[in-house]
Amino acid sequence: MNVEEIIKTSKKMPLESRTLIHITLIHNKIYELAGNALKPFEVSLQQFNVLRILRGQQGKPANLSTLNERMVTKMSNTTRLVDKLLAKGYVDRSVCPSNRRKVEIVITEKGTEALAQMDKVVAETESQIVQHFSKTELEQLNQLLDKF
Amino acid sequence: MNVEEIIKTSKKMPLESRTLIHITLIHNKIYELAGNALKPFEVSLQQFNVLRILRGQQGKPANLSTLNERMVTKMSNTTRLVDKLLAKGYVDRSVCPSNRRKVEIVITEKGTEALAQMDKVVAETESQIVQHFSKTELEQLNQLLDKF
DNA sequence: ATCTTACATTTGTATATACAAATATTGTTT
DNA sequence: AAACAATATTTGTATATACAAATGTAAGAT
Repeated sequence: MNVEEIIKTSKKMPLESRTLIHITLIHNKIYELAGNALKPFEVSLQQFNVLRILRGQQGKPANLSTLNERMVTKMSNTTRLVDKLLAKGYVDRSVCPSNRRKVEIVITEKGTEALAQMDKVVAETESQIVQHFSKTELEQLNQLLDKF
Repeated sequence: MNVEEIIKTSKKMPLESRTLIHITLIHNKIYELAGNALKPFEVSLQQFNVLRILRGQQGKPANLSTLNERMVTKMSNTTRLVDKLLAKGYVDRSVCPSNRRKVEIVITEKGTEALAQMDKVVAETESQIVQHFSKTELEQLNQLLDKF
């Protein structure tokens, strides 16, 4: 990925700015490719993320604040995101009996099956995105990213 | 930045996934901090970006497709983005005389002055974001990011 | 000159997101 | 127990973004 070519600039930019623009461009690429991969399932990357969190619960229900806490990109409206998953039959939602303020969200059988399919296409996309990296380079990269 | 802590997971994830989640988290951080820095000027990061492109034109007007081509995050609606800048008096827009399909957008005096102020706060934010990196590390990081 | 195609931008509309206020429930204080 | 504060979620509303269709203009073909 050639930053200067993508944003069509010939100017030499400060290393700090270049780094941050670089990150943004890569993020856009991830978002676009993963989004396309998920399109057949009619879920957004965020919704996919929530489904994975729910699976990680291993049957134990999650409430909205737990979901929000674990989401990669926190959004202000987890209620409506869950609404979408509910409409597709990928999750169930019920009021928590021990604390009626809370809701309990679990992934359904249908959701689990769909998620298994999604995992495949997303994993393929991920491999494709990092295809030019060796394992060592990926480790190096992760160490550097940890500094942010 | 500790990925696992942020998304509250104890599971060991594949290095590819971790890398991409990492990039997303950093992007969110950049977006949030830069957005906050720009809030007093009432412009979004995208609008700031367009102003910088216009300044880079050095008086030469830019049309919408040029702007879109050079934007870090391409968006489907550059017209309405320019509308916002126009409303703030940061840019002027006119029909291109030689080709009436095109529009000519230039940054105004007011826009130039505001942009100079924005540059300051954004540069500060950028430095803050990369504060834990040495110059060598930033160079290393950029080389690795180029592989995407 | 008219027709067709391509180009550049704008507009309409549906969906997504952000932020604040409202609602419902629980726990705590007096 | 009544009043108040804290918690968890939902709803309202404004703004942002994505995508497709519409508009206006220019260039080339018949």
